[in-house]
Amino acid sequence: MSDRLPPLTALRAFDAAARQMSFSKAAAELNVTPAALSFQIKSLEEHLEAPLFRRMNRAVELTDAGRALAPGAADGFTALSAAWRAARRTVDQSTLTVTAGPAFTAKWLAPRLFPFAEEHPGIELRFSATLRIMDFTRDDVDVAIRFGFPREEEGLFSRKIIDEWLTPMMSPALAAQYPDPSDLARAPLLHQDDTAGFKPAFDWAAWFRAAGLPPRFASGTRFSQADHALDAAIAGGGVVLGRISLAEGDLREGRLVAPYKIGLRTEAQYRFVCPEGSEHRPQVRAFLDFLETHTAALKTYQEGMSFVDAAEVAE
Amino acid sequence: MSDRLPPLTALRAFDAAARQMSFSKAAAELNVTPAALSFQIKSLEEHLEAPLFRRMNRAVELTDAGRALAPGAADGFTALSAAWRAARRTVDQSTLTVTAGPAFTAKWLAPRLFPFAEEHPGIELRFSATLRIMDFTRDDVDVAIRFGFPREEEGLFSRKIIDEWLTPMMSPALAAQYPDPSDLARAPLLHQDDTAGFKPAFDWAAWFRAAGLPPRFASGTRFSQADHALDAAIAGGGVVLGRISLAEGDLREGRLVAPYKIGLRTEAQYRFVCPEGSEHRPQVRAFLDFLETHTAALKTYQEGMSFVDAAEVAE
DNA sequence: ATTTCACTTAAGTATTCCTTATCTGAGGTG
DNA sequence: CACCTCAGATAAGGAATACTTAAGTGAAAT
Repeated sequence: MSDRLPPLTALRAFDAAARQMSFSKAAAELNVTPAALSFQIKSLEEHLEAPLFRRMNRAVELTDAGRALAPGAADGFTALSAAWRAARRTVDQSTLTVTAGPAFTAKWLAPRLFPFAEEHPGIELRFSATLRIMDFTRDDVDVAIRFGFPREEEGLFSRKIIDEWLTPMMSPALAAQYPDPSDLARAPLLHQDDTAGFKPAFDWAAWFRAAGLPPRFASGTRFSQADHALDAAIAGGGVVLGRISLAEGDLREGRLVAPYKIGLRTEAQYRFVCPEGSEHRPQVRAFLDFLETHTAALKTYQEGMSFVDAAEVAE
Repeated sequence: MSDRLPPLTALRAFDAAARQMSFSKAAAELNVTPAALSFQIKSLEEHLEAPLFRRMNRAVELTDAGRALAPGAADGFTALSAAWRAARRTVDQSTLTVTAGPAFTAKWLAPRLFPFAEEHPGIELRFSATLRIMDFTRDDVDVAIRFGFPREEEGLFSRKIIDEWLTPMMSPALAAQYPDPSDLARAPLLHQDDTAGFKPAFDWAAWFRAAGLPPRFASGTRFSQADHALDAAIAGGGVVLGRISLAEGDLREGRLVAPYKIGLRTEAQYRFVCPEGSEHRPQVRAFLDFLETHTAALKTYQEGMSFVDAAEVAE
C-alpha cells in the first residue's frame, strides 16, 4: 500500500467507472474492452489493498474507500483536462473565445462580429457573455473584456480599450421636449444597477451634481443591465445616463442623441485581459488590434463636451 | 492534436519538470532516468503539436503553451494525490487524525490523549488544531470536532457530543470575594471573542440578563481563544463566563469553581463530524465511543443549576 | 581550450496495457 | 423452473508504452 500515486491509467479507469457506476460503460467511454477495465480496477485495488467496488452481479457500488476516492479523482481529472484544453487553445490559431459582460456583448461585440469575420476569415470568434470572473486556465476562454478600475494582476496581460464617460441620452423626440439640462427635473429617468457598486459613483446623482443642478429624488425605472436601459431610452421610455462605450452605435445611427454638453468622466474603463504571453498569439493580436481601431471612433464624441470627474462630485 | 487527455505519465513528467524547472531533477523525483523524462516531454509535445519547453543549453523555460498547462496540471495531480491519500486513510486502521479548534484541543483532547492511547494502543492519534473548515477529501483528516449550531450536511456523519452551557467561573480565592452573583458588578470580567459571532449570543451580557442583574459596561480583558480566558481565570485574573465543555477538567481539579447556580444554555454544541461511512471504521468508532463515555461526566455539573436559554435573553 | 552540465538521441529491453476468448453467477423471461 | 441475458472476472498471448544504458551535442563555466 504505497503512499505515492498509483498507476494513473488505473486511476482514470476508476474515475470513469465511478462516474458511470458501470465497468462496461466506463470501458466504452475509454474505448477499451470491459476486460481491460476490470483489470485496471483490480490493479488499483491491489495497490490500495482494499476493494473500491462491491460487485453485485447486476451492478457495482462503491465501498467506503471508493467513496473517499471518487470525488477527488473526478476533480483531479477535470483539472487535468481543463489544463490540457488551455494548452491546446494556446496552439490553436483558428478560434478565439471572448468573454464579456452582457451589455458589452450586446451593444459592442455583437454588431461588430460581422466586420471582424470579414477582416479575419480564418478566425472563428466565439462569445461567452457572463459577468463571472474567469480563470483562464480553468475556463475555455482566451480573452476577457472586463469593466472596472485599472488593476494589475500577476500573470495577466491587461490593456485599457475604452475610457468611459457618461452623459444624458434620449430619443430625438424626447430631446425636443427637454432642450436644456434643467428640463431633466421633469423628465422620466432610467437607471441602471449594474455599475451601482462602483465608487466613486457615476450615477444620475453624480451627474446632477456635475451639472450644478438640484438633486432629484431617485425615482424611475431601474434596469439590471445597461443595454436594457439604453434600449428603453431608444424606445422613448425616458432619459438614460448613457455610457459612451455602449451607446456609440445608437448615437451614430441617430437612435439616441446626447443633447447636453456635460459629461461625467470615470476612472472605470473597459479593459482587454488575457493570460500573459497570449497577447502575441495571432488571433489575440488581431482581436486587440480590431478593438483598438474600432474604439478610436469614440473619441470624436468628446468634442464640444465639458467633463467633470466622478471623483470630484463624489458624495 | 487530440482533444482528449494525453498520456498521463507524460503529463506527470511535465508536471514534475515544470515544478522543478529541470528535466534531470524531475527525473530524480519520479525515479527514472533523464532520458526517460526527456522522451515523455517529447511525446507530450508531439501530442500537442507544439513545444512546451524552450531548451536553453543550461536550463529550460516554459513556452506560452507550457505556462498555460503547468498550473492546471499541478492542481490536477495535487487533487489526485489528495484523493488517493483519502482512500488510503479509509483502509488504514492504525492512525486517526482529528481536527478540532485550539480551545477544545488544549482543554479537552490533549489531557485525554494518554487515556485514549492506553485504551487503544493500536491506534496512533494525531491532532490538527485549526478552525479552518475541513474538506475530508482534500485535507488529511479523518474526524473533525466542530462547535456550532446543529446542521446536517450531505455526505457527512455528524453527532452531538456535548450540550453546551455557561456559568461564571473563577479561582477559589476570587469566589470567596464574590459570594453572590450581584458581586459581579465589581468583579473584573474576562471575555472571549471566539464565539462572538453566534446568535443568539451567549456572552456576559446574556448571562446578566439571564440572572436578572443590571447590565455591565463590557469592559475587561478580551481573549481570542476560550482556553486562554479560562487560564487567566485560573490564575486569578478575573471571572470568566466559562463553557462547561472546556472547563470540566479545571472544575474537577478545583482550579476553578462555579459558585452561582444560574447557567446559560445555548443551542450551540460540540459535534463529531466525519465522512459518511467512516463512522464504522474501527478507529473512528473507538474515538467516538471514547468521546461519548468521557463527555458523560459533564452531566453531573448540571445538578443544582437552573438554566436559562440563550434565545430567551437574546437582545 | 577544456571541462562540465543539462538535455537529446538511439537501440534494446522490460513492463504495462489491451485484446480475444472463455467463464461465472444473479436476475429477468417465457 | 429452465433458460437466457447481462455484467463482470479470468487467462493467455500480443501490442504498445515506458524505461535503461550508452553515446552524443552544445553552451556556459573554469
